Amino acid sequence: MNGHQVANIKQKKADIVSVATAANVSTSTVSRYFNHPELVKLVTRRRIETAVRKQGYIRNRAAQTIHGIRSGTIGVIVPTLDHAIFAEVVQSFSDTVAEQGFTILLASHGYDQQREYAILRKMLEHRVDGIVLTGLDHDDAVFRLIDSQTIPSILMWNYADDTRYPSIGSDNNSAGAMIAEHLLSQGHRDIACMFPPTRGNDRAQARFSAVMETLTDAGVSVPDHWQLTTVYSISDSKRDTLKLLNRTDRPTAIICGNDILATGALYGAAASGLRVPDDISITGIGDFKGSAEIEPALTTVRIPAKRIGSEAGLALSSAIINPGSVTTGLHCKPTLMIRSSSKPLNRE
Amino acid sequence: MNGHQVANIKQKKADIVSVATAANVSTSTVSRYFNHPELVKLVTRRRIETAVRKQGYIRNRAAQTIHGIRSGTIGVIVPTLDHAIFAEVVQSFSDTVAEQGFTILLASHGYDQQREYAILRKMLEHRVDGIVLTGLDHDDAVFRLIDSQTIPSILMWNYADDTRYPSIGSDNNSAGAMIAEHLLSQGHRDIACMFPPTRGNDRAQARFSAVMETLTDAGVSVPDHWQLTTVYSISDSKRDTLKLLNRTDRPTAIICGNDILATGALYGAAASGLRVPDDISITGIGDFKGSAEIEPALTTVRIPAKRIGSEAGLALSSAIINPGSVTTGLHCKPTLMIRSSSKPLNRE
DNA sequence: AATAGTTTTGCAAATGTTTTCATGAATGGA
DNA sequence: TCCATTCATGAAAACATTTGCAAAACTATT
Repeated sequence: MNGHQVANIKQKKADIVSVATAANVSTSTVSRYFNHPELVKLVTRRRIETAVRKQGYIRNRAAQTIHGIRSGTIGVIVPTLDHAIFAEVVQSFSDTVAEQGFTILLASHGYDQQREYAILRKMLEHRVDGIVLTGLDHDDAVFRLIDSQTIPSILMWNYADDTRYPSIGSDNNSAGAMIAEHLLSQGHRDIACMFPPTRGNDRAQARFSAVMETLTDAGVSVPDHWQLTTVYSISDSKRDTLKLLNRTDRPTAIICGNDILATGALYGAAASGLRVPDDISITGIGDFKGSAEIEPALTTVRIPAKRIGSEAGLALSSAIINPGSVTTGLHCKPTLMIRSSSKPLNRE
Repeated sequence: MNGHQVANIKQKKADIVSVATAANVSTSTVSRYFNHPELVKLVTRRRIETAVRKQGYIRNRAAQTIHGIRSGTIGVIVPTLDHAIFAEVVQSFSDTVAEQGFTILLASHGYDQQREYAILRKMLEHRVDGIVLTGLDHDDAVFRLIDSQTIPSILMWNYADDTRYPSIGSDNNSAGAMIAEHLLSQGHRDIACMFPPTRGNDRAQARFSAVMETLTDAGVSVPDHWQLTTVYSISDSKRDTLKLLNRTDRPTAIICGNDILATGALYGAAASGLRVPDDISITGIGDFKGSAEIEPALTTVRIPAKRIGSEAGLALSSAIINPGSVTTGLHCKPTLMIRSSSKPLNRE
């Protein structure tokens, strides 16, 4: 009867104690086996290894973490993963830090600053070793909360040199200015702008204001009805473009706040029977996958997402591993990609 | 001098003890304040609240976790985030489980089964409360490792009813069969196929074999030089399509393994001067963002990524919260989206 | 005012590890 | 063979919490 009972007993979860018992050593030795194997005699190592394998023991990082040992996690907070470009930057960040043994704790706030704060708190409860925020603008409470901790933190995606934490990314002002200058240099004066809502989106905000400023400085003004606010979506942008192009007064160029909008604009132009770039020039910002292959290939400003992600990963993981070191920001410069969707204006 | 020293002392990190001291209660009471506030008297609650705020105390989930309390994390392993479609499914999964208080621990293995195993181990070290794998096929060691734990696990993205863990997703066999049948029903017999490498990718594998089987059953055979293996990339697919279409023998339709390949194929056709669908029909699988808006709008099979992500999130979080319950798989059916990139063959 | 019941709190043990220090076991040199 | 090293291991304290149990502090009832 007792035997029966024993057989029924749920094999208790393996822990360091059960492994130690099985291997006939103390828990200290098992701990050392994992953390400083060179301090453990070979034959003992073998015994422990066997016990570990037999029991299927998996170390408990939570128990390590309460000793002040790093959790091995990095909190990454993005607005959304639904935009391919953020997914790309997260991917390369994740790959980079994974090489250093970190795993990422990922969450998105959907452009809601309240949620960002709540997510950050939760990540701190998990004792992440570092924090990555997307963009430069955040609720002051977010900054204060991070300040109150001792973990390194960086701002990824945008760059500016006067930021609260080191920023690694591209300067969206230059990106906006570049594309505006490009069209101006091609002789365009009748220019429409299509940008996503700028609220809670400092990237879009910076791009938009840089474009407008560049145009204004050149004496070009954009009438209100040529300033479109369109959510990040090919279909919305296609629709709005169609509406814009069906008016009697047509711009000779459309500056789009990102490549998704530009893609929709390209489709809209095609649908309304206009030829790009002969009848109208269209530009994007971002240089997303596919922008070089679309017909016509899109003129845009390349924001090097992969590079940003890996630089940020490198910077943050070394800040974690080497707490004394100073982490500095890094400007991953945007570059103008002139392709076939824009061309000099033919004055007749 | 003493005052000076005190001012210099690094304010020690707040923990439950320091909060308890400041609030003049025991640590038990502080713990209860967080976990069972209704058991704590109102005025005591107030005192604790003040102390917590003043010290900026943040609970340590690691310390909770070693008491067998859930970690509040779910491990999500995907092949890559670089494909918009995985990013989308992760996004909606994450949103769904976030509502239940879970945060996701995310990692990608880049279609490498060894890496998947290593990632899984790491996630178990973090004591995730549940595991999500992408696709049906995994190394047996992966399954055995999960089996040895007591946490729930699901397979996301694909569906089949004979899987080792509940699967939530679409049946890629039907998806492949659907699109092949569609083209057959339109009279196409000269059909080329362009698929990504199927190694380590059960989705692509299932789609491809279903397509081939459907065609063969209908008496249509695809010559070798019309079977293209092309990596997931618009530019590669555009290039390969161009090459294919420059031959003297041209198919009347191309079945692409996913919408990215199909997009590239569309561009390739445009670049080679062919009109879609008049000269050639092109189809995708996936119905990615933008596939409905591209010119011509892509005929494809819709795999409901958002729905898959949220159903999986729902299923897994309830399996975690309610450990007794049985989790069943769910087939999120693919649907044929007939748009403008395919049309019945004109026999002349 | 005494009693019984209820609510609130604290003590102490427990969780799964790491780490410091101390001890015992080998090893090498004389 | 003995002593001084060096190497390998263990005991126990520490980490930041939770929780079962018991004591204390209230309330309500008589």
